[in-house]
Amino acid sequence: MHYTRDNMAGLLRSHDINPTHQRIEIAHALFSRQEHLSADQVMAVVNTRHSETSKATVYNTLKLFLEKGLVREVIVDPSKVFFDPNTSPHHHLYEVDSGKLSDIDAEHVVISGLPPLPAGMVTEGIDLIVRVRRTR
Amino acid sequence: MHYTRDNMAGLLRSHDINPTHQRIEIAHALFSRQEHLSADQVMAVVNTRHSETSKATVYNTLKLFLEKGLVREVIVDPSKVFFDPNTSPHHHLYEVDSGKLSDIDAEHVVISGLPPLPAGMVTEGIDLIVRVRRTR
DNA sequence: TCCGGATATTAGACAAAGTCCAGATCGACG
DNA sequence: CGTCGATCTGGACTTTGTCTAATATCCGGA
Repeated sequence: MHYTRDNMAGLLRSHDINPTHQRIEIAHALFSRQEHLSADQVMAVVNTRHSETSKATVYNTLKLFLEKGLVREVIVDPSKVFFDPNTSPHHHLYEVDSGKLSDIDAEHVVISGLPPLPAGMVTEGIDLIVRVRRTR
Repeated sequence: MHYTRDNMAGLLRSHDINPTHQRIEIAHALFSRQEHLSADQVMAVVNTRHSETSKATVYNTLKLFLEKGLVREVIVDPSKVFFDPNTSPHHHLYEVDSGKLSDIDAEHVVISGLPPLPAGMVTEGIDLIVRVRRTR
């Protein structure tokens, strides 16, 4: 299945998002290259094509995608947030020097022995980040 | 064992850090209250006492502590980094709404099934963050 | 087709966290 | 006391992200 702009419209609709031009472009940027992009990378990608999209719209749209569960937020670098088009359960591998971020399928990963949560709390998510460095 | 300013000097020396007034104050701020503080919280704490310490020094010092392995960095909130005086192996529990951050002892937590690392890579650390929310 | 309202987009001002630099200050040692 | 390297400092600057008020677009009904 290819991530054409047309298919993006359907994807957006299925997530209860009104598919506008800008939203389609932004979704396309994220999904066509299955990669983790930061907000300004998204902006750069979107604006290489003809129509310009404003910074405000990029931020608004990414936040909207987040709320609607279309993308996930990955916080590994204090200086910028990455957006992850893969919403299936998975973890992350972060190469500290290069800043490269990749997925670790959660299927075979087991996390056990976590203490019970404080009363009245529910888990919103578990982020597991493996930070690696090149041997020198 | 109490975290007096005098003891801080020894702690710094044992980590190969020249113990200056400012560094002692900053270490004391972090260690005397075993808590996660952000850079500006550190600055606020340090500057309630007489001598003022500049923003640049706070940032420089925290970075130095980090390099020397005196503190850990915890990245849970995209808007600010927390510094953690607890360097023993542990994970974190983050209350999304309140921003409260607490430790989870790593002793009983087992993470298994992680795939092998890419060649030429070594693990620098594994960050496990449990994000929780108050039930409503 | 034209209108009106709701929704979306925009430029640019603003805020907050963090970095950088050149000059001032400190403190150890001779 | 004077020197020198290490440290500290104010303040300008950068970057990421937010906010706002004005404009543009879309869509259903007359």
